[in-house]
Amino acid sequence: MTVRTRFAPSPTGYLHVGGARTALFSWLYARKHGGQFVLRIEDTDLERSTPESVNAILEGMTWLGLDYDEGPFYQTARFDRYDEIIQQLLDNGHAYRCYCSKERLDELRETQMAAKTKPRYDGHCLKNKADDPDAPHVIRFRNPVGGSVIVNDLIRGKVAISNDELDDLIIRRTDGSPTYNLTVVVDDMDMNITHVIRGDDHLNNAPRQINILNALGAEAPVYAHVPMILGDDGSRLSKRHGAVSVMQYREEGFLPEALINYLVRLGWSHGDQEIFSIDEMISLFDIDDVNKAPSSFNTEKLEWLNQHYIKETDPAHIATLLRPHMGKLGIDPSEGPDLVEVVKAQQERANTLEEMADISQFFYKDYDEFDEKAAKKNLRPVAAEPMIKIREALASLSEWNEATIHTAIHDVAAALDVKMGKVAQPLRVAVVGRAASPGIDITLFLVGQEACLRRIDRALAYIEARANETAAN
RNA sequence: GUCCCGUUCAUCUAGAGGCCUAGGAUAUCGCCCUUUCACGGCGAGUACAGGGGUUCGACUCCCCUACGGGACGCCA
Repeated sequence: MTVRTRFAPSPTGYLHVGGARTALFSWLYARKHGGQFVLRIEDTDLERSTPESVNAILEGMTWLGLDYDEGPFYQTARFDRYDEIIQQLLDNGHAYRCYCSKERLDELRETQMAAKTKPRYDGHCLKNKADDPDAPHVIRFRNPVGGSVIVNDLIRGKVAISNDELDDLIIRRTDGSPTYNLTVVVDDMDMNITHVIRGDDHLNNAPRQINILNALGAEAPVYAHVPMILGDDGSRLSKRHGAVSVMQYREEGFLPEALINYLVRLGWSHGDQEIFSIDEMISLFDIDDVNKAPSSFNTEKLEWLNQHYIKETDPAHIATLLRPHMGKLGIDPSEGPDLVEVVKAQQERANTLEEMADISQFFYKDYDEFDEKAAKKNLRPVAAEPMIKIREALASLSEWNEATIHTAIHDVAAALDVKMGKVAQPLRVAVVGRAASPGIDITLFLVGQEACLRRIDRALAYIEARANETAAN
């Protein structure tokens, strides 16, 4: 039997990191076993499902490289099939009509909560038939009484739940639409899903689903409930923890390789290995190695991985990805040095593409103003003389390249009998406006001779103004 | 409240009864490299939730407690 897994999100929002990891695990499992990965959109909640959300989910999966072999299948397109199954359950006594009002159910729930018991439907309509069978009603699955259901979970092991804990759940609403627990069972059955890998929050649903499957005479798939992802403070992951949407990570300048690598290591590990290529994940991943405990999302480790992949990736490719981030800052990289060269210079200095764009702005436009601390420290009157000398040296260069620039700076330092730092650091601040940049030679080279001289003049004016100010006091 | 699940450094994790003086990674701090920032190298501190058993021996097995998470919907 070939392995068939699925990812079945409900389109009520964006693809978030928790869903993405579940999808990744399902995808890896299918790929590892040479099986199929199916995408199914669970859109039976007509109120909350939106086409925008469907697009967001598809976009997120595409970006992460989680390709599916079948689908997307939409549950809203399968209502006839669900009706058929519901009728079948009705016919063989595994389901019944329920005419209880919402008010009655709410009241029942409250009473039971007050009595400190688990809220459950009391089976009222099972015993009392309505006068008019066509009056508005829902359809309930008739859950077995007594005994217990064993969920043989690949991650949790054997989980037993007593049938007395389960009540007769609604499988069709008053408006005729089927509910989740019914559709998921029918779909997994029809789509021949062999392994249901999903979030831990569904563990409680498994026994009810197994009961429905039994009533249908179908075999249950193998279940694997993966633990949830929590925020960095250990509480349920939410927007207040920062980015939760997969696409937001792209906007913030993360590479899909980094996010995938981060996600695969959350709740799963293979010895001490931290870096995994997709092929390695496929060959090494195993459900048996997935942890039972929930894990906290840690952005700092994600950033480390992102930097790792930025360093490892071909600069030309990084440049392509960086371009839109430059654009967001109002910079057109075609009006300046080759972006690929800029990437090479910055590759080891940025955790994200967004950050790389930020620290690369000065290659393309003059800085707005000096970084205060850097200017205060480096653009002092004592820096004036070396700065004037270096300006002369740079201005006289007829060949503008890293080697000639290097020699020029070196010679000035030697002539003044000072360390390189005394010359290079004020020069850096003069040219880039702040204290940090790539190597001084490559920086000057990429900024260009004309812009360098212009900015040095600006720094000299700054130093002079400051000297006058000091003298005046 | 009831039921289900979980608990190793701040965080992700290794650990399948003696290999554990509990290993790796991120983060933090220090040193080295260095014209800055990074990268890289080296090093430091930091954990088996608590209590009972079982055993010659428990991070590993069992029980209880505490804490955390999930479910209890005409949501999925």
